[in-house]
Amino acid sequence: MQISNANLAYTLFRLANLMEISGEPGAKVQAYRTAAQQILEYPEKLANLTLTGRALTTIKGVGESIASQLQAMLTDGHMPRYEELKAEVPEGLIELLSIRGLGAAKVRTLHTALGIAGIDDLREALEAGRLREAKGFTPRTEDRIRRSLYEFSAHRGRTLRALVEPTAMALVELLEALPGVTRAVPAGSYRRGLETVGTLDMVVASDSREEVHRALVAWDFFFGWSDGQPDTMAFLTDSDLHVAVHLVPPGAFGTELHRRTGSAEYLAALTEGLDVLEEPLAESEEQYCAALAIPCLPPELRSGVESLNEVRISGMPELIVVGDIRGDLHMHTTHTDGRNTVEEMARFCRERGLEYLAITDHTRNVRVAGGLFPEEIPGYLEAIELANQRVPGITILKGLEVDILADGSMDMPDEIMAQLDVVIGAIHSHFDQDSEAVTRRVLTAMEHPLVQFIAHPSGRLVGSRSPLLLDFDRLYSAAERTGTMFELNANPERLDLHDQHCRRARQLNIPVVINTDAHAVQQLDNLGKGISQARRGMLAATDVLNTRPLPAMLELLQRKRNQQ
DNA sequence: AGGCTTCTGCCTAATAACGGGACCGTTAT
Repeated sequence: MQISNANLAYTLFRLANLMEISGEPGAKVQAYRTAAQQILEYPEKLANLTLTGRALTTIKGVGESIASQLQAMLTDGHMPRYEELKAEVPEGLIELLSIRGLGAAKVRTLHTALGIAGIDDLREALEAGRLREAKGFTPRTEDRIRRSLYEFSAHRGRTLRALVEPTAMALVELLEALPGVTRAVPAGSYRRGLETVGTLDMVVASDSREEVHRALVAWDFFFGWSDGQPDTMAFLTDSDLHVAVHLVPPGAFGTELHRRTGSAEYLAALTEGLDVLEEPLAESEEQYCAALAIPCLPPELRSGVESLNEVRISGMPELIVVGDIRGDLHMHTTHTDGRNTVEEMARFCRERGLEYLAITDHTRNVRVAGGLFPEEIPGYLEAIELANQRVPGITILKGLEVDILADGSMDMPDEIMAQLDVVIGAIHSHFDQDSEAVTRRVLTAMEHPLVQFIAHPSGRLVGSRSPLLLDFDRLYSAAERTGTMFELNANPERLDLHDQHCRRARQLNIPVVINTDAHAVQQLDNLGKGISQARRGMLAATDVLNTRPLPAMLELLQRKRNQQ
């Protein structure tokens, strides 16, 4: 079996974490992360590279030292430096790095001063109020950590759904290619489109257990059976993902798929009061639901009971699909922290069949991103104009993602914002404001006549950064009054608006804008992730701004300005 | 540690907020 690039890359990422904790210089750690990222994106298998006699150092970011670690792993499956440090560094310390407010230095302090060696220790110390005993930790630091810990715990041990997707697709392909397999479909929280997945459940229709078993063991990404119980067909992939394959005879596929899609809470509510002593065996979900005379909701609506009640009252919704989107109104280019030019972004969008896109680079407040200063805007707009002429067949709109500063003012003069087609307001700093301050901050931006929608409104990052303490009821009122809209950001780490806020927006008739926030052409394909989230939020195509043709979309976008 | 050039030595995403001790390290965006 050949080691995959992903496996090599993730080992380097893990090694970088270990090095950081053990106090290696930041630049060195960074070098390992850069190399890992390059390998992740490398078009060819590294294993092939060495087989054909080419040096690993031809990869950007890989020098002698990292190449020798990689070579060792390719040869005998182990990376010496990694194994070494892994034995030295307490395992739990790595997990602590993903808590916001804790870097390597602070983690070391916690370990030496308070004996904290993992998340559970951290939680205990926090609850006992002991954290402030360590140097560099104040009640304020505690607050920060407490909030981050809360978000972390909600997704602990789970993987971003977007990272599971390639594995899920590959498994479907692998299994459906087997002569004895008629269907292979991912179920569970993956199918329900949740932000993160714990175990990837696969429902497979086949009478040949032996065949499936053999195929899994021979699979490139197979690492080993979990729990030493091959009968459950539960295994680990080489990137540490838990997979459970549920094998059923084709005649019971629908029944099993429905059951394994869940959620438990949904299934309980669905069959409540029903006499289901014996489950009907059905080939498809539709047949299964029909046999029991129960509604067959789209999987994205099966995570709770809320949608079930709504569907029972107002009927089955027609949820949005990817093909409904006609334009992407939030993306970055080489003018700030994007990796591709305006023209490249536009060509890619055109290939994907979009009718329009907006280039919306950062403003100066976002320093790391090289945010634009007002005096740079004329050149920026010219570049967009030029690209617009050079890429026929799609319309490129001029926009900016303007920072909402701490006091609610916008990070760009009105005269400049007035020249744009798309003005997005977004928060990238001062995430720790109290509820009143941050709510008023966003309200102020929404009241601004030139701000058309708010990007990633809650500011949460899945599993690491808690949402801003926003009072959404007040934001909805402002949206209704001013015509300001909310974005559903399709970046897999954001997925923000959250589902419950999508529902509310829909009820109040506030259009949602679904955008990728792409920083590279490949990320333009993230639209689907946003759509999954929108479907969980029960949005139909008509609830979304950018499903409209350009003129209708622009009209809604301009509504605020015309009101002035 | 790697990349680039100066082929030995310098820079690595720029800057603000915070906390401890009055300038500097840590962390985040």
